[in-house]
Amino acid sequence: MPTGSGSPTTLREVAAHVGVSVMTASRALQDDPRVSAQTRARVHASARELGYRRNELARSLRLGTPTGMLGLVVTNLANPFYSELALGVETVAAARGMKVVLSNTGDDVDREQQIVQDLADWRVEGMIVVSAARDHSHLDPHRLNDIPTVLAVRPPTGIMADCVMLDDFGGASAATSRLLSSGYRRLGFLGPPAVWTTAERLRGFRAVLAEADTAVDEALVRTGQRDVRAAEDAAAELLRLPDPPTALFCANSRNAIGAYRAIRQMNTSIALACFDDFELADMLGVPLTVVTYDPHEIGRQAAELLLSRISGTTDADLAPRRIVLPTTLVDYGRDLTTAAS
Amino acid sequence: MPTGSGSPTTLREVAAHVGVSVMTASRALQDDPRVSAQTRARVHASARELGYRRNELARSLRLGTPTGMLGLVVTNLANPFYSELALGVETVAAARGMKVVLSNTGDDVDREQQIVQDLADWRVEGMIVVSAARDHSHLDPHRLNDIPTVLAVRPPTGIMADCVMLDDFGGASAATSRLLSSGYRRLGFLGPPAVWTTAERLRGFRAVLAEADTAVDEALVRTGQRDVRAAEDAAAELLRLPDPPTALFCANSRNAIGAYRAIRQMNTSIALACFDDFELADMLGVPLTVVTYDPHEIGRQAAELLLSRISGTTDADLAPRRIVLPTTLVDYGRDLTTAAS
DNA sequence: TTGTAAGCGTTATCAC
DNA sequence: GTGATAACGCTTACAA
Repeated sequence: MPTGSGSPTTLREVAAHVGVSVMTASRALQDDPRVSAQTRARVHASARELGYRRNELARSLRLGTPTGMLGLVVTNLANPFYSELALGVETVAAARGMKVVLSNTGDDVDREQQIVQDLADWRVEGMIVVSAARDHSHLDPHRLNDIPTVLAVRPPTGIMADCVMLDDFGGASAATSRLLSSGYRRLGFLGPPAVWTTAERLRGFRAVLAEADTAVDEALVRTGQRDVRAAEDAAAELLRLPDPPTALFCANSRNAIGAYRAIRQMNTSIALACFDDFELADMLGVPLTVVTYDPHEIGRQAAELLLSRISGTTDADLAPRRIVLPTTLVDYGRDLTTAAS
Repeated sequence: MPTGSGSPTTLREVAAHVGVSVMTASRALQDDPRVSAQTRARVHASARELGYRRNELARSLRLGTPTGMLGLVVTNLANPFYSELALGVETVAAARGMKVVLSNTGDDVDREQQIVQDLADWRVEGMIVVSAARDHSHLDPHRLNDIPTVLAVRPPTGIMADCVMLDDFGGASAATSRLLSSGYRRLGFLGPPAVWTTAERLRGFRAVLAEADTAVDEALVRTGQRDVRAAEDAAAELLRLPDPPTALFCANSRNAIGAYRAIRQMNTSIALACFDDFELADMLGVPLTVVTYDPHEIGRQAAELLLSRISGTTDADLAPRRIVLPTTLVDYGRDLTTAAS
């Protein structure tokens, strides 16, 4: 019987229980052919009886084998984007028999720094990080006992590291172009705080307008909305302007949903384009163009890059690789069964 | 300088570099007052220079201290319900300086069994499991070197264990009652495969109808729809019946969204009630009653239960605790700006 | 076929 | 103040 609440059974205890040396017990449990079928059976029996489970930590220490753990650090797991990314990582890891240690930073840079050090100290084999920091030198393997890191979503600054990101600029450009080609000229922009991702999407927005010789009215550019509520308020403000926008580009789904709510609330109708697909986007009853992509794939690719560094398939000095995943433009157009206003 | 790609720097190397014994180096890095300020400084300097990071695995082995890791096993992280639950767990764990090892089973019982054993072998201190299995004896601490487990969402069978769940029966009952009191009599039921959660919700549905002497037409009960697409198809079938339902109770949000799509697609209008709140639920333009709750809280409470078992605050023999979290009924009613059909 | 010694990286203990 | 020794739980190498 297991102790019931004491410390886990050790190999020594199993050996003692059978009346055999620790080494024999060890060999028996590995089904080493050198130990007699008899003792092997008896050891196995005792192990089961005592509820023995080999301590993989001790084993890996002795063998010098790695822990089989990958660190995954994201900013906000409640965001489906990151949970899908996490699932992508977990899927690849599990397929190789590896485990994922998950941490959420809440965009807190200090927490991020502490987390990655902690992960390194516990000897994860590598890390995938969606960093909240502007500078990434704290992720330098040289400071983290040579543990490789892959950055996801936002590219590395101040270090050389592999990364997987989206074509933020291209996606935003395409969506903005679509608005222009649909005849809209007075365009607004809504987005979360302008860290990398939003900054790139805004850059794409501006670039297209600049090329079309269409002025960007800075009064119609609002960033900083982290949730639907804030986005709704910001959108409502824009719509109440004397000269309101005729279309809005929203840098993520929360801002798009907020904008939609404002539109419906004010019983008006303008066109929307946004990054991120979302549930029911095709049934909103307003013209909507969406930039879609596969968040799962970001996680998968990041995990693959990381594993190739870890397993030594990839030369450690190989130049950093950067994977930019494509986006797709989808027009949901105007839903037929609903006619707003 | 760190090796660059070799094995991590060890304490022995730091000691050698300073020309001091390993023990002194160890003490210096712990800021043990017994070592002279001089050597302490030199050790710290060398450690930094060599990129040394203490191996917490080895340390915990020597000290007999636990790993500070919690296992979290869910069925499908892509479901926002589980990712919020995961965030709740992570939040509580992080507050205590603990890490979370995350695994996804995809509802595969064999995988689940393998995962929990693996976690136990790597000495997580405890586990929170959303089990896909009907019997949970593989989660018995006696078989997992005394590692405590808390079940989430679905209650334990075949073992004694703490658990945190939703009031599935109560929530479903309340929603069904609301449909009845709104005058609907011919009610249909849509849901995912009838494992515990759906089974309870269906039970609540039936119970209310039985009490109201309203017959359940079994032809209007469809379970097994895992995604929106399947739900939409099932709903469409019901709506095409000669005597279609006048209202539907959907056991989760995916089935509700599918039902909504079918309704819109067929340009009809019936009432909906469902478990799970979801984005834009208040703007659908059909009468909708929703059973809401806080998935984050499930994770938090489960983590708290687990930690109380781990830290020994709780007697190991204490009877299993069962926390049932309440649900709330929300009426989104009929949206004003849209008039379907 | 089985046992003994040594060591993975770290630290408590006792000696110097 | 500092260092040798042993030990955490396990396994490789060598001896019996």
